[in-house]
Amino acid sequence: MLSKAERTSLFIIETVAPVFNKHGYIGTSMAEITKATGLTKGAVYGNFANKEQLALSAFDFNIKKISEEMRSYTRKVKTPIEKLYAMTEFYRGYHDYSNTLGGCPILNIGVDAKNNNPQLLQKVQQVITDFQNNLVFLIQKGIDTGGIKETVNPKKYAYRIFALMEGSIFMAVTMNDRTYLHEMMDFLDKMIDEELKK
Amino acid sequence: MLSKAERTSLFIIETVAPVFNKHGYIGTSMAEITKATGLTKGAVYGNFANKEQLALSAFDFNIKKISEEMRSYTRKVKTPIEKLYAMTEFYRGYHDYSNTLGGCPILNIGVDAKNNNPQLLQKVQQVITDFQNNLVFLIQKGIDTGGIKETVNPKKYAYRIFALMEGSIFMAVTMNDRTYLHEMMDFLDKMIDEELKK
DNA sequence: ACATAAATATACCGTTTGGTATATTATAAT
DNA sequence: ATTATAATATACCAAACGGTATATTTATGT
Repeated sequence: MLSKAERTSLFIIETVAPVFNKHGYIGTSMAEITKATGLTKGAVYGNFANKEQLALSAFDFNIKKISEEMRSYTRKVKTPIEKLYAMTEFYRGYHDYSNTLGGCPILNIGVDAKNNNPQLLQKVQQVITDFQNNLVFLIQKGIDTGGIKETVNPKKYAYRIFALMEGSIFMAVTMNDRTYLHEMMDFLDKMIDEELKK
Repeated sequence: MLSKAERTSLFIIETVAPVFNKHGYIGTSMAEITKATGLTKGAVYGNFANKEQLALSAFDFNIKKISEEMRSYTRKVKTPIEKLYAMTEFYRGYHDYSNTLGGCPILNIGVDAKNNNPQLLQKVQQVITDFQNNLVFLIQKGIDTGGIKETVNPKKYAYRIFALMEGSIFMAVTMNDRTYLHEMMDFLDKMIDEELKK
């Protein structure tokens, strides 16, 4: 069972995670945090050392949540090719999901942190690296098990797929138009079908 | 000839344009602005109504500068297909250019403004719309003049090209690795060659 | 029920925020 | 050179900032 403090910490993180994602590190004030949680500074600072730790935890929380959401798609299927399709399927529905969160954490915090917060930036870079490595691993596995062409360069396609996804999320969110997301996922599916699948 | 005030206004905009691009609207303080320009608040507020007008002008300035830079590439060639290649060539060198500016203004300000500044967001959306319309027009012209396949859907490819560019810029900037930019431009060139060119 | 400790609320700190009123200086016309 | 005006500097404002010390409340073990 969670202690009181642990429950409060979790509650604070859950509550402020979308706030930090929407308004960025500097743009999120402690006043906003206390207002959103209904708690006082005493409670917040009793559970977190400072605003930065809160932002780092909030980012971790958002990433964990999305990862789990995506895994709920990919684990339903077996082969690497199917898992790639499952990912594009996940991103087709991402617009609504992203609306409650205020955009993609990787994109938002990446841009927000780049010239302002080294610690947060490092976290974003690590998440991107991990995600890409997973993609590389998945594609390589597809090659090894015979579902994906041997001529495919896993790293290049991992780069490509990820940049394409982030680009379409940015467009969909900024223009508030999910068409971008859907068309790019169609495009990605076509790419998987024509260039990756054996 | 420019008046004193006009020269000062321009100097302020030039100076703060990269600052706003790097630190965002809320993240850029008036203190930072006076420090960067070496001017006082009196001078700044004598030339701009408030911080918001300054941010809007700074964004306009950055976009204008990039547009001119890109046009210096595209105007060297004649046909739409050549102009598309010229664009990917421009973006190959974008990493260095972007470093002094602190990233792509469309991406940075788009993310920064999305949940925080409606006026700035509108400007970003307008710039994206304009750029996409130009792309649609260019592709359509290519179809009409016979350089591009009739089966190509101009709007879909304009979407695709733009999302791809922004995605790769985000990755290159965030990961501080121009490989993303180069490989994605190679990919775009291949797409132009195989899917657009007649 | 009571004592102890853990968790939260309150009141406050110095600093920084965007913005303004006014004083001073530089420019330009006569 | 003098004057009017435009442009910039200075000094200041109330509000908001992140953070802290301490008081108060709530939970927990006995």
